Amino acid sequence: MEQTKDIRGRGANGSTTEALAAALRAEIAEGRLAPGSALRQDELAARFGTSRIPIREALRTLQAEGLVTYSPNRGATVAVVSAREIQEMLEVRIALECHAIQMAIPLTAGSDIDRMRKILQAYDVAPDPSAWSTMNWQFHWALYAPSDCQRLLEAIEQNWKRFSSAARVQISTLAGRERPQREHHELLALVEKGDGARAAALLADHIRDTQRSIRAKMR
Amino acid sequence: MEQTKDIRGRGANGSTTEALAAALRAEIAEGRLAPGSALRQDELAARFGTSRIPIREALRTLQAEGLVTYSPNRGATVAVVSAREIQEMLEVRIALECHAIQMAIPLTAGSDIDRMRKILQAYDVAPDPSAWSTMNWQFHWALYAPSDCQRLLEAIEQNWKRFSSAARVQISTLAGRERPQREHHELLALVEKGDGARAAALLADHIRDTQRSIRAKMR
DNA sequence: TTCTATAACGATGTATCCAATTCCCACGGA
DNA sequence: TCCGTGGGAATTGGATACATCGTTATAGAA
Repeated sequence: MEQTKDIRGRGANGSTTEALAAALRAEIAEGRLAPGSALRQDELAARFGTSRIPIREALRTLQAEGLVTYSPNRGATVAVVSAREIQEMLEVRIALECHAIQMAIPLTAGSDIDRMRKILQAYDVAPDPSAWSTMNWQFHWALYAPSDCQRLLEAIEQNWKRFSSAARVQISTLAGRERPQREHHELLALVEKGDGARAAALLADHIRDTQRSIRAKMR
Repeated sequence: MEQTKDIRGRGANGSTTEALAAALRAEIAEGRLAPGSALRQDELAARFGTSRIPIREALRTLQAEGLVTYSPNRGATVAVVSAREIQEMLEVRIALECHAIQMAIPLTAGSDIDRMRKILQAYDVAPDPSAWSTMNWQFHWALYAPSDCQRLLEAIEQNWKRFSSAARVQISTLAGRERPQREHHELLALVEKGDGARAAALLADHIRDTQRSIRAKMR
């Protein structure tokens, strides 16, 4: 394994530990580090040009975030997420995001609506499931961001990050573009009308669609 | 600062890092480490009789859990939680726990109900706000545990742990025993009836009571 | 008094060790 | 052939010593 690059390249980085955590997070999200693969301290240290200490701190951070699993005396591996756990994470999404959208709606300004509309337009011309997946997250985030409830937004983001980007793309592929996009437009209409209750109900349905697609595919 | 004890005392401990994280978590929760106080690596290492390596890993773990704040080149301090943030955490509680109780109710068995009833009886004879606070958590946990949705339960637990036990006791003192306990009995009745929607609504109200008490006290 | 140079402190990271555990494989016996 | 078993290599987990660099506090100069 070659040394990819010095992790401390950029100027006023944070600590090496945090840069490493970010780099590993990205590699895991993008699937360059496959679920279940071992994360060897020496190898990572050599690859990033650091000692093992910041590596170990970064791995502990990722462990607390649920991206990495530790086994005693065997070290860290990229977390394996079962289909069951994905269903459960979608359940957490329903809980958090339906609440967030209801908090957000009374605080949503015209400029927020504009941003959402632009994202949906970009969605329409996005070429492939990977791009859909990105747009999807941007749109959902735009829905919740006005809620002005930082802790809730953090929880949503953290839960979101526990999906690997591979899983997200797979889900986007599974769901296609038409139906999610139609529901997105309906959501936007309800947001404009200020109908939080209906928006939450539709959003729950929207996420349950995903749950159903996954359950269906499991056979 | 004296060396409290060797952290590795117990037999088949996990790693030192995990034992340290647990010890620090407890000290922070119980307020023995005050919010805002500095967590010096050398001091902790001396106190627990370890080197700084596992200390640093434990601190990173706690950072990811939100119990500890890092500032660049200044190290870790016990996280300071503002009243505003407590309100937000209660908002997260509403989101997660109202969903959990609705998932749990169809799966709640007679034995689960028995357990809840016993906790409420213990609640009735609990002497002081600190004990109420413990009973309160036990009861709420018993409500959600049947949901059989591990990720959701983890999220609830993690959010719960971010309240310091001092804050919890203060909240219990503020709220008294009568009203929460009355609502607990009502909740239990709704659970027995299997009325998830009403239970969720009541639970939301129950938590909003807490939000109101805090807001009232802030003046 | 106010500003500045400097010393002390502590965080951050490196390099080296060492013990304990796990994994792997070759060997020998049934 | 198949199954234990006993090394030995590979790795983790942890300790120690050391270098560097911000930050902060202190003391001295203007």
